[in-house]
Amino acid sequence: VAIPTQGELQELLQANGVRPTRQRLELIGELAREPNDVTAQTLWRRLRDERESKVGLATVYRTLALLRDHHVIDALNHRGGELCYRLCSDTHHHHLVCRSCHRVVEIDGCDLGSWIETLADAHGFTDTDHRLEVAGVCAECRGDARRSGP
Amino acid sequence: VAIPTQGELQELLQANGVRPTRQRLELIGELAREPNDVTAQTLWRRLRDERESKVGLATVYRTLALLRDHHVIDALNHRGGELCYRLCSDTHHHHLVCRSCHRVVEIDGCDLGSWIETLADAHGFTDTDHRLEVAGVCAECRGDARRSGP
DNA sequence: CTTCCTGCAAAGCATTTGCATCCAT
DNA sequence: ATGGATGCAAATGCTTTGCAGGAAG
Repeated sequence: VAIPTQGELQELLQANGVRPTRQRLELIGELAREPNDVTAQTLWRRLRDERESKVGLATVYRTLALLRDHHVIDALNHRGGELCYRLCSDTHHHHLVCRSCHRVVEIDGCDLGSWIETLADAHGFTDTDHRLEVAGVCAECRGDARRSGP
Repeated sequence: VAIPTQGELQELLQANGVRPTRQRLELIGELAREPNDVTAQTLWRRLRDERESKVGLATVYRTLALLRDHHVIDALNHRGGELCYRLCSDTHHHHLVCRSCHRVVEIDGCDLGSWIETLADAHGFTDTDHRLEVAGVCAECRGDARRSGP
């Protein structure tokens, strides 16, 4: 849960061939501060309201798309019609998302590869790629009534 | 791959407490004719252009949402920002989708339940629900060059 | 310098909604 | 008859784009 320093973020961008501008650093810095996933709109509002950043909404969209293409961030699709973004570890993994507060837990150690490969093969599919999304309600959102009550 | 008769479709709607209007029957009939998944827009265009139906676009959206809520059809999310709909079997299953032509193969026999349950439990999540989407390229879209050449 | 980036406002798209009218029961 | 369904058009909300000015290498 270590939040990267400004310098580390700058290196991250440069390592991926992305020019480290002021706006991009602000944006990825805000993403790094968020353990869960955020929409472009929310991120923009946060930058303006909480960080006094003057970044434009269009830039937020452009930057998120750019970082996604460079595999620096992940785009999740668990809301309909609104993408969520998240700074992710670079190994293959899935997500456990709370339906209520959108808290995200990373699920590592995915075993599906070989099963899917076999399956795809049986139907003539190649170049497969899979995505598992698990939704649920986290303890906090459930109110945890069975332990402490409201 | 048996296409249901008009009568069967009508029963399907009534069995789910959905009033069988002309528009709804036309719509679900068109869905039944499509082995893969379709967007609301495509479905509407098809109804107008190929079936000379006078159904309104809003009605298509309203009907698809209604049928989805009644679990008569499934909504897939594999494009970003545009939902795809499909008449589905009523047991739990997943989909193998071709990235190029959107052909869909149903994957039955999902074993993930217990693994996910354990995992969710470990993180305090309940009421879980999961969705696996496998994307790939089908034999036909690959051109099948290694067998018959173009 | 030259190329790429940003801001703003306008445009684009899929989807939803308000409301008068129409149809199934 | 009567409540739900439909059609049309206007409204929403997220995302993209055009273009003139600005910053990075």
